[in-house]
Amino acid sequence: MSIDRTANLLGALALALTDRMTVETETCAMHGAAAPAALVSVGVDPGLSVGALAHTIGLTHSATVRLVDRLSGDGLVQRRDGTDGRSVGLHLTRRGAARRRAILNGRKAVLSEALASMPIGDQAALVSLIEALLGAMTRDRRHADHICRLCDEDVCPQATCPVECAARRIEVLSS
Amino acid sequence: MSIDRTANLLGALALALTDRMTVETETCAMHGAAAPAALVSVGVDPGLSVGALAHTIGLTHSATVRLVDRLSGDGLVQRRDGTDGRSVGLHLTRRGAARRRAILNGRKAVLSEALASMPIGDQAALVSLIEALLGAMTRDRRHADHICRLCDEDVCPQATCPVECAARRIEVLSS
DNA sequence: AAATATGTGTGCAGAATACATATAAAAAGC
DNA sequence: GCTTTTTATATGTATTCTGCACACATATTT
Repeated sequence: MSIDRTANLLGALALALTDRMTVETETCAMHGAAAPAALVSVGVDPGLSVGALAHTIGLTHSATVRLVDRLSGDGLVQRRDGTDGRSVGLHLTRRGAARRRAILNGRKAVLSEALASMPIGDQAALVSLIEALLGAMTRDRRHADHICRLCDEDVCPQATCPVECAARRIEVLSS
Repeated sequence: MSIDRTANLLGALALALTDRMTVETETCAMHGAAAPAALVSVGVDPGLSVGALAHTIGLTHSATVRLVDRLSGDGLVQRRDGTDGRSVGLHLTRRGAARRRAILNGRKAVLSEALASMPIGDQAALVSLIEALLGAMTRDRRHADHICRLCDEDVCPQATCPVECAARRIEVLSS
């Protein structure tokens, strides 16, 4: 019952789940580990700039430019005019949106499979515990966007997202 | 209370935790994402062969050879004679063992920090749920070794490890 | 109008990995 | 006992992805 063992098991679970999500999403999007996150994030927030995308997916600006080049070359993402004369607005093409859905569905399948054997009551208990952990982990808005870079907002609305709520709480406190 | 939202939150938590573990362990070991897992795994099972290591860390054989070259160049790992005339036995040097400890402690710190705000009673409940998930996810022995590639066996003994137990159960069933 | 800051794209280099292949040792077949 | 096949490791080559340093264009500030 030591906290060290709890921590270790939590780490093992996180690693095992992330492994399978990574395989699933990466093979679907091609072009590396950040590509699925880019497609998901642009889908959530169309018109996103390259710089903002770089922050949420956790890459350098230049690396993000190259990634957008590749995704654009595949006909998944389009560069349009942004809010500025200098900034670019990123948008998903029809194919990009379909690819995004495939990524999210693959991720959902992996996670649902892991949960499938768990009784409903336990799942409810698990949700509460996860919400507490996620809320406590969230540092600021940028971090929140980064954590949720692969989230499916259709099934997990912002209004009830523990990460989003924590980010808002922090924003209010620091203003 | 939908299972989809549960799955999504579980995925977000796994990703957020893995992000931080990765930063911690990767900066400590250098030489890429698989390096920390290699140091930890060789430490748990001294004399491990290159091929076996490749499986548990999830790299190609050739990539593992190159990784061992780098770790050996840093004076962290030694190639000695293996059980065979052809196979190599991998061992940690003194510095390698210290590095391994640092990796495990960094990982533990990240995970403990996430858990710190959670009441003890909730932590106990969480452990049970995690154990169930890990047990259900484990496919076979190889998969078990892969899942536990970053685990600290000092704080999470094999006898009670849900992944190890599941692997044993499966081995018995298929024999 | 000039200086600074912000946003994007490019030349170049490096790290890490995979694929195909080579070499050595053990095991199996005849 | 010798050949064939399998197992284990290592290397040559190429690719992919990423970061750093820099260049350019557009806003913003002074």
